[in-house]
Amino acid sequence: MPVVSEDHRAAQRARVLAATLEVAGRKGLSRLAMSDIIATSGMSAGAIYAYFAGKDDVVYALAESLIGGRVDVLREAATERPVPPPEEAYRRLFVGLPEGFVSDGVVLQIWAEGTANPRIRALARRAIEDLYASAANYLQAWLTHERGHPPVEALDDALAGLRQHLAEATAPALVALAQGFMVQGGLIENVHATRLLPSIRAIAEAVAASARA
Amino acid sequence: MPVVSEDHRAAQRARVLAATLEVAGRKGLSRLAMSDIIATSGMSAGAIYAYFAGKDDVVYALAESLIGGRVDVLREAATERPVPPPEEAYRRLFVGLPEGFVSDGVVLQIWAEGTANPRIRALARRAIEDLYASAANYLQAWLTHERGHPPVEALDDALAGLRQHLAEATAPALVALAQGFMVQGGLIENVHATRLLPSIRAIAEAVAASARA
DNA sequence: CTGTCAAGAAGGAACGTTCGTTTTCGGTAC
DNA sequence: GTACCGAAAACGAACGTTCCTTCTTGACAG
Repeated sequence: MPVVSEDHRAAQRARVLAATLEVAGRKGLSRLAMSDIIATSGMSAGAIYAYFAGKDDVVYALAESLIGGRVDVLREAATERPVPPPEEAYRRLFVGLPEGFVSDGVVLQIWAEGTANPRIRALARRAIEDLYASAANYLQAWLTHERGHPPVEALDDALAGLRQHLAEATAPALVALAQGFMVQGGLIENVHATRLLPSIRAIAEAVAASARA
Repeated sequence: MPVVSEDHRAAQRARVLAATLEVAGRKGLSRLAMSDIIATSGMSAGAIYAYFAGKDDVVYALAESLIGGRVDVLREAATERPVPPPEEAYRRLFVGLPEGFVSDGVVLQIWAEGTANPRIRALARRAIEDLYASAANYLQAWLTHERGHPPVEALDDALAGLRQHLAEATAPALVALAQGFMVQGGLIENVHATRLLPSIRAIAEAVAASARA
């Protein structure tokens, strides 16, 4: 039967989403019109409605494709030995990102959409909480393997618990730095994530110091 | 002639803006309709168009009233002796804010609008750069008066220059933390700025340490 | 009576979506 | 090889709704 059809469907959906991203970056999500997507994708209205239930569905799919997905970067960093330093882990969050990901501000616009759109809000919520967890996970690994003063680990459960607690308490700040960078990057030209790296390191070192105390 | 008229005009504009804020928090800026503003404000279409050029003008005025304005908090903190510690200064940024300012995410939505709307973008840009400057100004004051190891100041211009350079380099991170907090607060319930305070302190202390070195 | 302001119906453009029609293309009969 | 068929896909004009804005009408103060 339709052997190509499944690939075809995915390809067509991707085509629509690429066009939507392009328009959203140029005109903004609030002024995004179906006619823009139709014109930019080169597809017809009918064709698009064959692959998406409607405009909301397109926007939701775009949000899904853009939000999250960077969690694995931190998870992977946590498993490396030696554990890469915080500024390196943070740097990796932003390398390999598509052109215009930050500066077009589409993710920023999706966050904003999430404040009033329950479906997208749930999506963003989950993404942020995943980021919390993976940032805490990374930070705990770094504390344990690179800043663990008692070199014997895994014996002292209380110490591990303390590290976990500290890491979890600090994760929102690390995530906030990344989000704030995206806010600034979406509104000001020539904002570079590297300006934030010393602060990332500072936060991590302070946590390490209080873990030792 | 118009003795009341000037006050009246300001009051009517404020009434429209209050209604706009209320609707934007509930439905989102992208779904904000003129009919909502009309219904919520209790004014008629004709009345509103007497005080605003159009919907864009209303949104711009709302953005103007919400964005910025917190800069003086940091400027004032920089003039106090002793200079309040960073976490205190940061805390002040968020106390006294109107109910729902963060959790409704209206400011987040305005930032998003700014990515594609040149007028609002310029507004947001200016606000962020003001925040940079006032954060750097505060941080420099704190470094000088609370963390200045050579107690004689004002003599060593090179040291003052170094402090200024460090403060300016760090300001975007401090601002990013505040912005990231607003992103999280707009999307997740029960996010408190207090969770970020230790990180604020950590960043400031690290800067102080490198100023000493 | 005159000037100011508000009301709210109506205009008119823009938008999302639907649906009847056309095109494309792989398989099948001749 | 050619002609035909049927299903899947795409097209794009048209529809009904929503929305911003304008304009006529009426009320009230000076």
